[in-house]
Amino acid sequence: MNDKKLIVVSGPTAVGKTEIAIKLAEHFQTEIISADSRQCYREMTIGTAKPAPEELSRIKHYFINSHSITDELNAADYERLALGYCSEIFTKSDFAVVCGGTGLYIKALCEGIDDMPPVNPEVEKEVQAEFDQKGIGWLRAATDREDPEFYKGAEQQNPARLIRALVFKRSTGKSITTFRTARIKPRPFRIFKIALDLPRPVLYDRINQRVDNMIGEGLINEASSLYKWRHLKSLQTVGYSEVFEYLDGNISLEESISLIKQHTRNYAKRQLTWFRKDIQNKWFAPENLQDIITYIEEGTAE
RNA sequence: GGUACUGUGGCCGAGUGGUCAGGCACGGUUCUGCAAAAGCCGAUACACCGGUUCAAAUCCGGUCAGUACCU
Repeated sequence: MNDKKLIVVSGPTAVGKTEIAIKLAEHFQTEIISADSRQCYREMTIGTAKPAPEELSRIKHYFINSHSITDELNAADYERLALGYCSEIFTKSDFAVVCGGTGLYIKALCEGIDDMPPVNPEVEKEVQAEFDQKGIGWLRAATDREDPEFYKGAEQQNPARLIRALVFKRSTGKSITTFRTARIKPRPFRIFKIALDLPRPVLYDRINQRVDNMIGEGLINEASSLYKWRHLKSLQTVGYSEVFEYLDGNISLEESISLIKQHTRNYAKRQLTWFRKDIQNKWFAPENLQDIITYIEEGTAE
């Protein structure tokens, strides 16, 4: 049953994942599933550093340009979608390549995410509004009162987590902790996790350079055209938020560009923290394509 | 040359005798429905030399540097 293999290529932004994934897909004669929470939006292109049109035509990519910025997606949705893409690819090939920097999505695909009942959108709106008005103190007290079991072990300073738990409790009447089994779901394929890294100064140079390229390619225009959608979750994205700030006149163009670089570097650092934690990752420098292929072929030979 | 003001960690910036400033950067980190999100933790200061004092970033003297004005 383990004759199917999923090759997962992860790593920080701008490290060179796209190119490696394409070469691996060509070598193993298969297709690519993106694991990037932003490249799936067809309205955002320059700022998300999507594969070039030429690359997209060379190898079929799933979860790229597949959604609109108005679509709400989460890790559970991604798990379902990605598993579907896998099944489709595995009808044609023994290999599939996953490529992306969204750690949670990769985890959802490889290990699964606990099934949970949906929450009530009205409750969600209500809690968010009350938090906006009354602040973290209220949120902590309310969560502690209504779901003490969760609150005990929670990140008590993190509004996002507390809101989620409180909304869940109010919507379902049950504590979110009762659904959190963290059970790893079996997958009908073997997984090879490849993580790419570069020396930090080199990576940061690449990031800075890529941001300059994005500006040259028209990021300001692209973001401007999306200005009216700025409130959407999908546009809370490095490279867009900063341009919106510029368009609002809060910062200069130069400040906006240097903030994009800075925030992208911050993001890359968080990605590295996430991927380092996953001990299944086998690390490579992006120039060592042949080592990666050898690693996979030796792993599949058994 | 003279007078005045200023000199705080990578940057900004509070503090004028004895409790942690703070923010950003930077580094580390957390992570099951917004994840390019959100949160947590951390090192590095008080221009230099000397003095006063139990105690100096803080007061005094000098040196250096910068800024403004004057000649």
